[in-house]
Amino acid sequence: MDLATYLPYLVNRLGQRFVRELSPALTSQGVGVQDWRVLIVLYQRGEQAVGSLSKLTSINMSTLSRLISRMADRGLVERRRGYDDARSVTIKLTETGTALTKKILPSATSIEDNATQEFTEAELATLRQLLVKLYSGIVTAGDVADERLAG
Amino acid sequence: MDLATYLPYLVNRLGQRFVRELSPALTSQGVGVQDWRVLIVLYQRGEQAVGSLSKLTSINMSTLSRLISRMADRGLVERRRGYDDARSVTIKLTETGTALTKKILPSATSIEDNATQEFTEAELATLRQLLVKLYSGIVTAGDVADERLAG
DNA sequence: TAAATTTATTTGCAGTTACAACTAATTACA
DNA sequence: TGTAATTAGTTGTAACTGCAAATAAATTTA
Repeated sequence: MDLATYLPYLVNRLGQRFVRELSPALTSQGVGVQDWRVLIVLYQRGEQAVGSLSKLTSINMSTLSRLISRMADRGLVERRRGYDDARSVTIKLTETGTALTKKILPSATSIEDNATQEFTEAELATLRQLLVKLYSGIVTAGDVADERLAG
Repeated sequence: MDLATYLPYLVNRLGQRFVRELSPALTSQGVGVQDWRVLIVLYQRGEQAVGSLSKLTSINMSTLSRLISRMADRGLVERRRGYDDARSVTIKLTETGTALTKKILPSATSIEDNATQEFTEAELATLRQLLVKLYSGIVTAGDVADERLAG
């Protein structure tokens, strides 16, 4: 095994780089990386139960639960008990949360744009496709089903 | 911007998946993910100054400093003051640390192998190449120089 | 060459995180 | 129907994390 070709290494160091690149823009808005993950997922996918949000953001449920409390205190999201199944709790962006997400979005976009300046469209498409394929190669049977539902 | 094609999202969720896959093997050896990163980097690249180790592992210096203390207490690594430059501290695997790394290595390898079962050699090579290219696309000028030195 | 600056690492502290245990609601089943 | 098992989320707790300030060594500068 060689670090230089070990995929978990290559992937995780890249992920960290992205995080560090975006951090200043987030910090200036008083937002952490995890908050941002919640914001962008809710913004793109609409309201979600906590469990589904946990899968979509890769944030641990207990961590997420407290994260949501902090975000709700700041008025960025709203908690609502699921009305068809009262065990679940639906999380939804408030207007404030939506506005904040829109404000941060350009920074997030520009990071990807800057990083991929040297990439052709074909390379980008290939990379994305392989990342998705690899991700689903690791997903266990149960998770796959869950994600189809969360769609 | 669409989550399904947003590279930081695709990359980070994949990284998280890898981490979660490996965690059980690490936990069974009383090792955390960050410890593992330190172990594997030292194992593959040999002894490193704390700063260089921080870059290679993507672990924050202050976090790393304490991480090293814990690992040193457990006898996995050794701290030595740099003899050419006494500001730096060189970290080195002990025999115990090397043995532990070797013990975990097969689990780490098998995760990559399992995840890439559906991949052709060409796809793997492409993916690795693009990940490296993207990583260096984000690296700032200073970091590049540092990594050349460390590499 | 002593003081100021820069570089490398460590610690104070306040906040975040994850595991496991807990509460609450739903479903299974006897 | 009432009790056990399952599912969804939250909280207790102990450990980990990162920023900023502190320490320590080397280098620059006056």
